[in-house]
Amino acid sequence: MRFSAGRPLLRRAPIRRAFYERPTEEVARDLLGKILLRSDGEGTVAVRLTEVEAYLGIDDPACHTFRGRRTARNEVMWGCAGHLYVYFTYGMHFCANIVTRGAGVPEAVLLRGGDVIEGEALAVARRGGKRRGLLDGPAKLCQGLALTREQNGVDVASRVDGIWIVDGDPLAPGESIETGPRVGVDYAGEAAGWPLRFRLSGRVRD
DNA sequence: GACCAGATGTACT
DNA sequence: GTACATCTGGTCT
Repeated sequence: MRFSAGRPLLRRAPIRRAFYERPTEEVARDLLGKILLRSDGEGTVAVRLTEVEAYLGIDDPACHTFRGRRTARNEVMWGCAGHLYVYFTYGMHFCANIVTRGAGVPEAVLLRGGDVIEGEALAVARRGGKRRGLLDGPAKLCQGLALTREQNGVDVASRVDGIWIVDGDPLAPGESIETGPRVGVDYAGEAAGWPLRFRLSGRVRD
């Protein structure tokens, strides 16, 4: 396994909350290569994050909290950093975000994709046996990690709820961070083109 | 690669 | 009540 060097994943401490309290674009970029762990009765799945998008709160037309919109659904985004914002969309999919900044500043980073580095069999089973493009989309990521409305609001800066993020290993040789426009937000006009999507490119499996 | 249907929660009139 | 969504999977080219 390529990323097994260093301290065993389950022994690594969760990344502290201060990491998430920084500017959202920095958090998004720095989340690439980090490892999201989900541990429950079924087992443990570890995912190395390879694609994320930043959503910049009340001034971002693509963001659920644009113009200060505050509803039961997006309430978690208004809370403190380091919590998971999981929402349901298109009538059949879940997407997961990590809340950034601080209470009252509703910004977040959408988790768009990652590579499974542990617990692949479980992730594949949750994806209905489909191994191809295993977690290469936000809804697939949620499905592989069994993230649903029930995980909305979970604190990823702590292991108590079984979902947390730890440091990954350094970028592999040939890997680089690619920036581009966000996906699926054409309705947001000019903001759809803002370079807020970050992706690890040059991976072996690309 | 492009195109499109699918299913229903959520926001807003 | 109505419009549309931070998408996926299947089909066709």
